[in-house]
Amino acid sequence: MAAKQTSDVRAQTLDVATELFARNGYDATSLSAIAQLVGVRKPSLLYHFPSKEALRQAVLARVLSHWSEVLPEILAQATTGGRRFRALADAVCQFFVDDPNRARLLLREMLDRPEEMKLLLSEYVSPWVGVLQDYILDGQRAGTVWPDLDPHAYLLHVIHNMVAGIATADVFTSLYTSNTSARARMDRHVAELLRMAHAGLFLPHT
Amino acid sequence: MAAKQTSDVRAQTLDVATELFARNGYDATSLSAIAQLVGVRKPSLLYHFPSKEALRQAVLARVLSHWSEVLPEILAQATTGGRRFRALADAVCQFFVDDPNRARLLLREMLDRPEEMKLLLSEYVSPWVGVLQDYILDGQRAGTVWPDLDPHAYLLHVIHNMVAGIATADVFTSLYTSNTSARARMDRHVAELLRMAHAGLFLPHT
DNA sequence: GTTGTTCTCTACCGATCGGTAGAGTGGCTC
DNA sequence: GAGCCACTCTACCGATCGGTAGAGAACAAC
Repeated sequence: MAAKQTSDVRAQTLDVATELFARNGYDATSLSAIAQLVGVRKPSLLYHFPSKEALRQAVLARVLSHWSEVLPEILAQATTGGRRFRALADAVCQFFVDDPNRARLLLREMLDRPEEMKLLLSEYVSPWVGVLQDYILDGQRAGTVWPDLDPHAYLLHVIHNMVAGIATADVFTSLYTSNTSARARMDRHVAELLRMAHAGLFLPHT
Repeated sequence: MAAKQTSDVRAQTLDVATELFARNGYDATSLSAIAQLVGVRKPSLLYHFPSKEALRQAVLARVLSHWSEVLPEILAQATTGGRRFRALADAVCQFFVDDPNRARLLLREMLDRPEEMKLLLSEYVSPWVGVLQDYILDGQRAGTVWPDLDPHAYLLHVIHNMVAGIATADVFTSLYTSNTSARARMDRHVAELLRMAHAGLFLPHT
């Protein structure tokens, strides 16, 4: 059974662990359960990852690194003004809608290990929150943004709403009576999320 | 050691279990850990609650019943119009700020047991979402509410933002640089949450 | 005193957890 | 061939899990 690339098992383990950690939580997920879905025995997992804790960190690091790969592209291609806001917000939502397990994983980590996540957030989120904050302050001076808005708090809320809102979307969208498909519900959910973020930021055109 | 009322241990167990389930999660909380904080041995807990699962349901039921006690008072004392919205939103936030473990518990249940929470949400949340929905539709007809707003989706988002936003508040507010006390950060956080909810609903006065 | 109820305890159960020891297997290099 | 490396396996470890059995303490009724 030659390895297809560097290590097939290692990659599959990361995939399966991401799925199970996100869906059931870290503590409720056993290494045996992961191994079974990968198709190997438990010690084979522990050959690639020295411990369950190391696997957790690898899973988290992969999500965050993927995130910090995608983000610069989004920022670069976005133009200025209101279009920039919309393109940015759309792309962030898309990142989490593409795989809601990313959002669930991050949300779980915030609940399970808040101190660790404070550090990770200040590393991965704070830098470009600073940039966007200045952009909002410009908008307030120009009169296009609500003057009583708290820029830092607003940005953190919008980020949180995207992560947590998409992580728990299927629970809330199950209360929608009209839409039938899960896809349609999610689209409707995200559309209102984006509308709220927009209306909470910009003053209407007069 | 006579029981002060009906059962001191039972009440303390509910308190401690609520705290630990909210903070560390259900699976990461052992009955021994709960018993130790209560000051008894594990079998004493299992005398009052037939199983750990039964304890979980009792904890959840207490939070939800407290909620459905408080809500009617809030709705009754609220007046009409914009004031009603503000009083209602304030009171809901206050309920979760008073004890953020309530929010964390509910958020964890949404992640851990989504199917169960769909049923509980449709029982405890849907009824009065229906009432508020009509109120929003009136506002749209009167021209005081954004015409492109999705009433049902908006309400679910606002509720979600309050629960999840307060549950994870300490992680996000740690990124605030200016405020020093945890109380001041939380006040600032909730203030912006309420401002966003308001600006996302009402059209500005012209 | 006797009986019964309520509640807590010690001691223990089987199952499962994360993790380790060490043998085995296939392929590569020389 | 011999040796080495990468990887997976079976078998097992101690610890901890949720839960049970059953004895006993405290108290009330009689």
